[in-house]
Amino acid sequence: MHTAFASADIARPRTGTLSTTANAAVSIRPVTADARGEAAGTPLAGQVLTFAEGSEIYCEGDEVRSFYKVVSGTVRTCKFLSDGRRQIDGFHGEGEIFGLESGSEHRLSAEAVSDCTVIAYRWRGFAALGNGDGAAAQAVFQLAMQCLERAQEHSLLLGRRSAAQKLAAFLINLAGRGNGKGGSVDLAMTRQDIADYLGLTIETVSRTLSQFERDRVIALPSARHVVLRNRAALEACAD
Amino acid sequence: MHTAFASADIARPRTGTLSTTANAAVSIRPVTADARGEAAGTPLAGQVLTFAEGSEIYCEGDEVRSFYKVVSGTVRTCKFLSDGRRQIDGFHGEGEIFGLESGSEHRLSAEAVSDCTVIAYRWRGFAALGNGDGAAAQAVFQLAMQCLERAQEHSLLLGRRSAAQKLAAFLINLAGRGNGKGGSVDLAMTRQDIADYLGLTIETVSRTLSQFERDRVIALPSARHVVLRNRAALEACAD
DNA sequence: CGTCAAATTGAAAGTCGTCAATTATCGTGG
DNA sequence: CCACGATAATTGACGACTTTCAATTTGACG
Repeated sequence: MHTAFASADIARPRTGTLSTTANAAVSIRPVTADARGEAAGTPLAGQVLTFAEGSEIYCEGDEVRSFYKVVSGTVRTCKFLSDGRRQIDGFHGEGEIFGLESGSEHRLSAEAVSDCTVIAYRWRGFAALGNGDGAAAQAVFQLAMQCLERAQEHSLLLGRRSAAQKLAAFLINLAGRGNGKGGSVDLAMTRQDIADYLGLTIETVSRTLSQFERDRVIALPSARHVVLRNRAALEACAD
Repeated sequence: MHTAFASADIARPRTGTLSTTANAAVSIRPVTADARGEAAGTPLAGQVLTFAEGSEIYCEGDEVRSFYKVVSGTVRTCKFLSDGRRQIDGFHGEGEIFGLESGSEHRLSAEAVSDCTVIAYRWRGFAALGNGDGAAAQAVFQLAMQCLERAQEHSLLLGRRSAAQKLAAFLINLAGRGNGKGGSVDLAMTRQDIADYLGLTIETVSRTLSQFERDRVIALPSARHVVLRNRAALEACAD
């Protein structure tokens, strides 16, 4: 039906370089510096962890012990298919949360796209929040709904869009997330990551970016650095 | 980049045949008959509404007043693109909820795929749940997480799968949702709906189903009635 | 029985995936 | 400091799958 390709050669790094830096039972506000006005600082105990590029934060099927907030770096959450391919569910940058589940097992894996620092918030399900704590409950609900919105946006992106539209939307999205200071975007992830996120192949990603460059819509001073040269055109393309 | 097609001719029925049947401030348990062990009956006031096939339940951008649970029939939630195409986010059958939002505006539209009955639960945001009501908060959280799971599954489906895989997964999913009593599935939706859900065209949907029939994987006694003749093969195809 | 929308089928075109080769980039070691 | 090797990225050629355009068939309803 389709041949195995792509991530077949992407060894899943089960060797997580995990270093417990601190057991900071602090209000998280001072740490996160709030990238985009998330829910108000959730008064939950957090533990700061660092992960090396490519290492695994948790694995699909692992017991849920925490959910996480990115302090620095980028995390990907993804699922591996039986044929070795993978679908990246999302990239999570500074201030964003991932790994929030209602069940007892993680349904996705999480890996460090770059060296990164995260805060793990102890999480034993919504019920264990402490019954009196309405503020925390509300904050967690907001986080969950944020995840839902992003998942729905992602579906939209994957469903009815050409490669060019997907890439354009992807770049604009990154640029809009603080990654785009001054009209340029630093890609923390590889072409393979982008392809697995957008449901494309690395070749198509590469070709499409090259085409954008020929069309003077972007510039690629290096593979991981994109300059948005004509943002209006990108937005028109992304629709 | 791509031509407008598909739903260009799908008039958006803004004429909702809305009949307020009752203002039942009841625990919902007796009504829902719980299709699949949802969250325990949420003790929220619900209002029973009925909608005619094709009518609009709410529209993208509408103020959020409620979220909904399907009593009977099927609802689709979808988004309309600027070129007239649409992406269907999901189909919602008996016992399933839709329209739960954290913001003040609906981000998707909801329409009746078939004549249907729903319960509308007053919803003014999580904060308005009534601070003491931990049980309701938890139930709503569970519902939100259910929506998240389905959205992620949908992304997976749209991302890296062929038309045949998408259709197979779609049929199996329907069959697994109680629609599949006795190895057959009744499709409440048109081919266009299916196409807009799976990110395909009606022609591809039709061709793929025909191919399944030629392969004796399914039978199509009528366009809207699918008999799963070889479920194992379907599952193998869906992966 | 006629009309209209939905669904199916065919043929041609286009996009994207696949396979393969080349180039660029970066870290390591001489 | 440069050479080397490995991984990432780019590019080309070809083919497959899906879309597009068009015509036909089926089915529902008055």
